[in-house]
Amino acid sequence: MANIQQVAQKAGVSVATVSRVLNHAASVSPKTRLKVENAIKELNYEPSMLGRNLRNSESRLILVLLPSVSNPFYTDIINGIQTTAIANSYHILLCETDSNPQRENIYFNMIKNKLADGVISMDPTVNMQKLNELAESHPVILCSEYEEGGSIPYVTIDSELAAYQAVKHLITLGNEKIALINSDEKFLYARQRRSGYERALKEFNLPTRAEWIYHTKDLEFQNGVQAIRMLLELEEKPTAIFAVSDTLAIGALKGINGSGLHVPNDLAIVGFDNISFSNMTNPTLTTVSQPMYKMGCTAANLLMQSMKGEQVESVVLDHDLIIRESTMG
Amino acid sequence: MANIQQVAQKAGVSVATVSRVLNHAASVSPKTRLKVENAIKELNYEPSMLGRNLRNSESRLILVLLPSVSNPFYTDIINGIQTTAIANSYHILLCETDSNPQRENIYFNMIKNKLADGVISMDPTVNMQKLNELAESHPVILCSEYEEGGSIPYVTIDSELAAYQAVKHLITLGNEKIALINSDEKFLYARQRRSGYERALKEFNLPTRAEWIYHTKDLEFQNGVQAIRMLLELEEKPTAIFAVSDTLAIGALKGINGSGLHVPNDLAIVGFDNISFSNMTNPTLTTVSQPMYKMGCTAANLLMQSMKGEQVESVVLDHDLIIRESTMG
DNA sequence: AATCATTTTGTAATCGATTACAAATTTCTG
DNA sequence: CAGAAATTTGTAATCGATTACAAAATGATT
Repeated sequence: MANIQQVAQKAGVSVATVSRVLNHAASVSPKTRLKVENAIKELNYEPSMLGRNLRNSESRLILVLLPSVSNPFYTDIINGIQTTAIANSYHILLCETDSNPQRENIYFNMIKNKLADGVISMDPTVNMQKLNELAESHPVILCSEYEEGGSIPYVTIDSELAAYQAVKHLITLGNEKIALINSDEKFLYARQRRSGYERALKEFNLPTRAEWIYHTKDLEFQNGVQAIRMLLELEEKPTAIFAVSDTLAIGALKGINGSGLHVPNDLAIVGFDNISFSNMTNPTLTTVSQPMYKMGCTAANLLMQSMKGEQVESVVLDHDLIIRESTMG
Repeated sequence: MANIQQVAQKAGVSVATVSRVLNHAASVSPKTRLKVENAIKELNYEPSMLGRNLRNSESRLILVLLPSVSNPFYTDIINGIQTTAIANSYHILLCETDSNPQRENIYFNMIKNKLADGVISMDPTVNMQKLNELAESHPVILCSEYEEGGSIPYVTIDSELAAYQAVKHLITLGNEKIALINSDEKFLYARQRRSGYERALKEFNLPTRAEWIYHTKDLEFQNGVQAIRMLLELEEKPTAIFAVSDTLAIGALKGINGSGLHVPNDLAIVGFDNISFSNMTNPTLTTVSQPMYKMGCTAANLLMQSMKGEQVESVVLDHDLIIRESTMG
């Protein structure tokens, strides 16, 4: 592969002139520009990013931290980030942390090593202390999960409100005994969704029972199956379920189908996230839709701003309640 | 962020010595090594990958081409690639082509630009001509989809055999009217799976009917729903379905459930790929499991070899038929 | 034609590492 | 302890681009 020197030689100009042509600088006469362009074509030259990156001390790579690519929750966010990044001639590096601090370190080092210019973190288990440290000297944006009162800009939705509306939807369908399948409340969104759940119940003077709130360890399908098993063994069984994630809801659905009960006649279910599979289950799942794609675009745009050195403000986006078969009795 | 010069100065040695310490070269006395290590710690120094990469003319980045990250089919392969890459101190760049030639070009250019050292392509719609051109001067490995008789090394399974076994399974359950939901036969795997399907039918002297072979445009859930709708309108309805992908099978399942028929009593279904969701459906789905994770590892290992300049041989891995509720009448 | 302003081009330093080769230091040997 | 051998360290070139500044070429004005 030819380098800039060889192009310059072939075109009979200096490397500076070639570089000017490459970067569309104004001050090149049409005549020499043509000579250079011909030389580039003849030699089949492609500028090396390695040289360029070193000189510009940027890699035009951004890191996207997430616990696992297998989680369908992230796919559309990633698409949004990706599209925005490419439009700004950046590339994204998907970084699976597996909630493993060692992996996380590898990625943080890539930033310090100048192998990447900025980070978008979607990992709720990320080491916030380290991330904050990193954010002091490098552009960092949080997406979806964030730190209340923290200094890192974020993009998210109003989880409390979304949960409130989801539960209210169940209430207006006539349900009075509504259970919550929540994840670990060490996560901010879990606390917010619980709070929305309780606000709706209080507003309608419905009972809140501790045994109707089930906390799962993870957000996996199996955790949902487990949760519904416990809830169905209660003396006072709920007639509706609000699960804080679709995978949990789909697990619950599977559990209910297995126990001979019918959704939504015996039990209504609302999930959260509107993952693509929520539309493929039987019955299809009512769920809260986050504007995933837009979240991704927004996060990427904030990061671009931050990398330009501009000040950025956090963004809260709108959500939607998608009503499907699992609540249409 | 400090650079190697500053470290050298602080330690009172030359940059060459610092570099030697960084790269664990043998010929550094313990005394100076200590001095350098202290200086590194004091200055909180991290070597810049940009400088290192330029000098070594490598980026230690590998490209993974795939049509879409949203497809659960790829997640475990990606995991395998990722793990192997990290173990060899490479990073992977997930490249969504969206089957869009322009996007593809961007990624091919990254290789030419030295922004990445090699490619693993899992994109069945990839421009094979361009990929072959690229492969002449850069390391390329195909994963899952491949070119018969081509010169690019690949990792895959024996699709024909897997299809044969899946259909044989349906036959031994007593089914005589077996439909195939295939994707576009421009794809090699589609032709191979059809061939396996036909081999099984022939072996048991069962009828093959053109109307029992349905070709979908894409591998999406909706295509499966559409397919089963057509098949159920036939005069001579099949009693079993073999779908060449789980998403199609799950679409078919949803369609059957919706029509009031029962799986597996009225219709048995076998899918292909064992995506995680195939275990969450109701009923759970019998499917052919490809060793996804291992495929990823193998592909990455082949690429590592190829990047070292070694000759590499293609690999065919074993598959499994996972029997679940959708064929357990 | 001489002078000055403007545009175009070239020279050389620079980004931050690695490494061949030379130089300096230490260790070994008789 | 002199000199050879082995080890450690330093000097300077190098990877491939960008860009400040200087120099050259062109054009405008009188």
